Amino acid sequence: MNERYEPRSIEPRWQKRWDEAGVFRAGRREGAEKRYVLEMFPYPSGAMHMGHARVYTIGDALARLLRMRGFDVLHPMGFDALGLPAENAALKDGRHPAERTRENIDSFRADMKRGGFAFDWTREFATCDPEYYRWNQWFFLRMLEKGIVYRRQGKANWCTGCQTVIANEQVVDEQCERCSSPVVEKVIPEWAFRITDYADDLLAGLDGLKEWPERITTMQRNWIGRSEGAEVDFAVAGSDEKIRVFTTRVDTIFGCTYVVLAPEHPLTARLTTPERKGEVDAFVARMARTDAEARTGEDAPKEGAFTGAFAVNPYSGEKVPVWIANFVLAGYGTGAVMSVPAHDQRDFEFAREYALPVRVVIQPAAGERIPAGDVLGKAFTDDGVLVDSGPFTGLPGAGARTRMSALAKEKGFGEPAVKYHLRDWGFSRQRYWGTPIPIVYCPDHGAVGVPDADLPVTLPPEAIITGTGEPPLAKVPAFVNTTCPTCGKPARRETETMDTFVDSSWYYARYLSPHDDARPFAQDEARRWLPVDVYVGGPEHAVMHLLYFRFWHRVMEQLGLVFEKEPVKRLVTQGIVNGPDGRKMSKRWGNVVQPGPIIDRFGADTMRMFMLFAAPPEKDIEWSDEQVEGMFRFLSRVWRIFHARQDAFQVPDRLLADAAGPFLELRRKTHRTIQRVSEGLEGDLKFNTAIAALMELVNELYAIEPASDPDRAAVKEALLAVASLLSPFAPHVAEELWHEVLGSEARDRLLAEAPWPSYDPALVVADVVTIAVQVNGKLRGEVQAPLTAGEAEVRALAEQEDRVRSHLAGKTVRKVVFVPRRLINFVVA
RNA sequence: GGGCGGGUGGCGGAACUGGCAGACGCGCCGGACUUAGGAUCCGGUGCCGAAAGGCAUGAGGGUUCGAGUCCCUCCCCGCCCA
Repeated sequence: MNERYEPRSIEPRWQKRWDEAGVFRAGRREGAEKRYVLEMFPYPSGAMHMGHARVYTIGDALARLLRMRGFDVLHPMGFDALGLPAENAALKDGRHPAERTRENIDSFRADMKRGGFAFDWTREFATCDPEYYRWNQWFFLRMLEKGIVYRRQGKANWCTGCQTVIANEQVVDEQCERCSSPVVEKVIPEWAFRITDYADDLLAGLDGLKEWPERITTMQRNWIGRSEGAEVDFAVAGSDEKIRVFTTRVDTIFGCTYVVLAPEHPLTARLTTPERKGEVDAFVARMARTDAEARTGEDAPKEGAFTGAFAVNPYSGEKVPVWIANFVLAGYGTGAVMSVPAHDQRDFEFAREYALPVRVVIQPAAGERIPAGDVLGKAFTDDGVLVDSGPFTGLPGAGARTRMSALAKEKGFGEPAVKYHLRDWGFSRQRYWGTPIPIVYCPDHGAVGVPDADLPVTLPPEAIITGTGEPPLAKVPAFVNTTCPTCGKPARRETETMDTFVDSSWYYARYLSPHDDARPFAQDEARRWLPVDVYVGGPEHAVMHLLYFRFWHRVMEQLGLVFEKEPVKRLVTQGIVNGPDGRKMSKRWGNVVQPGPIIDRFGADTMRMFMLFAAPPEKDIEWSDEQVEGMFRFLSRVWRIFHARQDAFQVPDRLLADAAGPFLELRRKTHRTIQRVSEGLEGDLKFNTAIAALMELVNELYAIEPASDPDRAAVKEALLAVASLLSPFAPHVAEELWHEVLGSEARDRLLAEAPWPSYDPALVVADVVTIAVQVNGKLRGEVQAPLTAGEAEVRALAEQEDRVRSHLAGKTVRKVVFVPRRLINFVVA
């Protein structure tokens, strides 16, 4: 055995062995229970970075552990390869996105392999493969049939100079990044998924996701943002028009002193009186150039204009002025609100700005009354009891809301209503590097879906990427010009592509049968492997990706492709790897540490161990060169103790029973370590404490020198335990050491698929325990006592301790608190 | 402003259902290795104190024989939403 630990010489060797033996191929253990472990697949931009290395380390440790525990483990990897960055890069250097993407994928895959991650590479695919994205198209067509996909008028950034749609990223200070012309919001047709139809179901499903971090389910809940309220019509005075408002606080309606329309509201132009037109038009034009966030932010000033029109409160008959304001958006609710300045802070600020009346109609149910509107300091937004509210005066808020919305329905001027913050998912992109939307526009038949038999509609390689925002596909005649699937007459193809969130919405299912060319994935495989048991990824995907893929899974369930509603049982969100200076790793700070050089210098095992030891998975960590070196030292230390105890390798196991004294203690430590590591990896993933337990066992091995064969048998047992327990975290060195110990006995076996060690319950309980002795709750000593010792026995031992005696001297013992195996406390006067 | 996390040695972090605070690692200090050591092994290391002992888990109060852990008030930091 080599005296020195040299990861460079052992890591590639075992990677090759595992690969040749197909250890990580799923489906090799028939009859065994399955586990599907998945890490969020990467967008391969350049080389792998530390953040990736951390996610894969966490997932891999888990996958390897489960494999050793006897499960049939599916742990696949692929690439999220379509999307903007490759296209933007192409703009700079003219290289085709496909070419660059291939290269990046190759570089990524090579880095992953060097990391020793146990992926089933036979299932790899990239979303830019037509064999993959054809199924995006297939899903699109199924959803079109079911009415889940539809065409709508969507808002887009329109550059007035380039005469085209541009991406959000290209808008800088409301100007086009390329030509500096003003950018306006323009309504254009786009494709959207009706995810809002699933809002209630997605919301209800969250309750069942018991193994998701609560903060993620909370964020989804907020994102879906269900709010119950009422829609109420305000008739426009002197006109047949009605303004429909949505409110969650219909109980405050008697305090409504004005109504506000979104500037974009269709009624704005119709209601504005001639004398107000100039001011209103100017305001509308200005708002069209301001983005929603800037308009509605809490710190944004409240601005508006009076239209000159008045509306009638249907409950009170009162006439109130109609305004337009920046903080009301056309896209939310009905695009109009009733303003109750006394009970809504934004309305309050607006009212103060424009000297509109403030009328209190809610008082706290108990405690001090709030002052009259003209002296009110801020809106009172809590629930309370209605005052000055006609027939509803005296009712509590909740009761009033029910009664009042019921009345609206009865009288025909409104109804109870539910609104969501969640919008339908618009997925059209005016881009090249995405899945072509399989639609043909026929002069006679309109938008016609491409027949399944003609899929995939592939990306023409000759497209020229200009970045001007108009779809590059539109400039490829061979792509655009086609015939109508219905009538065969000349027709044009849709030239927009799909949002890449489509790709990541179902990729986990494609791994089940990645080469299937008859359907997206095989249903018998879906029954076997879904749902994903553990999904590891960053919390930054809490709402978009993790909501979209839950939606998609429901659609797949409706299509009979999967057999449960939720795609993932357990979600693990991992923290960021920051630079050594505590800041986010970035070229800007020059604090980027890359996995490649670290693996070259210390080996993959050291990098992995560092990631797992630094903190629990969900916490952010800082890269620390000292800690990494410390981890390399630990693995070297493990190596050296194996080297130093080679004489134990040949000792027969039957001598174990004869181990005595410190070596019996070593055996206890070994078995307790197996227990601690095993239990630490159930439930919460406490890799850090599991590794700490291993370090303790290794320290113990250094502390004693075996002198007899039974001693050596105990040492050998400990060494084998160290190798096994280390193997999910530092698989290469563990494999090497395990083979060193077992020699020819394990020539054709691999630790990677050996059984996880079990512990002897008789050996994990110590026969003697240390019991803390307190006097009045302060520690005054400790005693050794048999595990089973009772109060009387421990008390007798404790009273013999000098320090305890001196504290008890001359005092009366009032009470003794005894906690078996742990502590005894004398309470004295 | 709202929601969710957090505040423990010089640093990263441990601590099961209220029961010896600081496991393990880093750093630092000392010793050994008949030369050197930034290798390795061994020992020490919360703070004050010579010791006895006292003080310590963001601050303050409470419950309890006993509180990092439970309750109340407050301060600070992070993330998400507005």
